[in-house]
Amino acid sequence: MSRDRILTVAARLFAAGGFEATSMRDIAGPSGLLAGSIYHHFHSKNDLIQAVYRAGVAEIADAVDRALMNVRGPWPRLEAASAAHLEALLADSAHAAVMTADVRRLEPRLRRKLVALRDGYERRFVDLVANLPLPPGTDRSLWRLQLLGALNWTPTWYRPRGKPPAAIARVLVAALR
Amino acid sequence: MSRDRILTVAARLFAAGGFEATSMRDIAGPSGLLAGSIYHHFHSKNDLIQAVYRAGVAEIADAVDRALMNVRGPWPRLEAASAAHLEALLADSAHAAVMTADVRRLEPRLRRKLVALRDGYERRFVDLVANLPLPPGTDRSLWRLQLLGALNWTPTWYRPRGKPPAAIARVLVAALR
DNA sequence: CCGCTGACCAAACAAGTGTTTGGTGATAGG
DNA sequence: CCTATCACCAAACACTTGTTTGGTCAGCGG
Repeated sequence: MSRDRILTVAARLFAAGGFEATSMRDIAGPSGLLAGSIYHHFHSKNDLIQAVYRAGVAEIADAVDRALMNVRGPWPRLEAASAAHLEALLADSAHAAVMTADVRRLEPRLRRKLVALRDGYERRFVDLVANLPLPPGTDRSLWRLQLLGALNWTPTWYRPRGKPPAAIARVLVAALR
Repeated sequence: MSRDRILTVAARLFAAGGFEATSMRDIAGPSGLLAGSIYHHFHSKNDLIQAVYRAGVAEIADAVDRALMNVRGPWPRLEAASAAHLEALLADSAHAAVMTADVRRLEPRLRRKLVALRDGYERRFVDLVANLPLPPGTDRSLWRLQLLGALNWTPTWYRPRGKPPAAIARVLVAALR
């Protein structure tokens, strides 16, 4: 289905260039369509953005949930989740990469929906961090933001030549241990 | 001088919305000008982007260098540099915030210049991390990317209500120690 | 074979983009 | 006072933006 192609192409372009900088024609070309034809599948650009973001969150959430099955112990669980998170983010034709796009300039209604989606996903990490045996007095919220920040910043510098994503994730978690 | 106003306004808008999503008219309005008048001070939008970025790098580099004067010991020095880095990034009307804007969609010639500017600045952190007594076998490059990633991601979630930037930076460094 | 539906194209819309052009008024030097 | 320079405006330039409209064409149920 070409609806899926639109979603995939849009995810990659949104992640690479941001929402506003990516035009409907930019998306239509590699999808094998003209710009107007996208409106057969989505009401508007905002609607497309929301669909892409929803697909991205679903994809990364599924990956993390699958990775967590049958893993016991707070630290191994956080490691597994981080590895899955990073693999989903850095995979080439993934929808999940859209989650690193900047959301601040979007219309408030849309932005709130996307933030809610992302927060729903990140609640997994809230729970994982809550179960960690950290020194008393640790600001667990800041601790989680630190980990997710380091993970989400990787697309800026990651090159497929180096360490594989899962290994990177494991090092990042280990450094905080 | 209104050239400075343009630089400051552009820095804030570029940081908040990215380069392509910010129009010359967006910048001109709050600067008290019309769009065409910007061209009395800068040849082109790309020229303006470069000037803003250069000012941002200079500002944050100065802040870090000042913070490092008279601080001894590898860990205190890294803490001082990180605190200065984060304060410069999160200060409201700062040029430095532009460094968190995405650079990937810009014309290659311009992008290379900006990346070179940023790399020149970040060499400070390469040196600071090189002097750290870390466990043998530590990937210091990845270690630095982890710290800078966590720091540079803060604009996504920072709200002026909470911990002050310097305190945040200190916690982030301490967690990696 | 008819008619219908879904998927798509071609072309246009108003609005917004970066940039250029020519002109205006204030200010300062000779 | 004249002239030059600076900083800027007003309007237009060609082009791109998201979106709409009307039509075309393949495939398919009856």
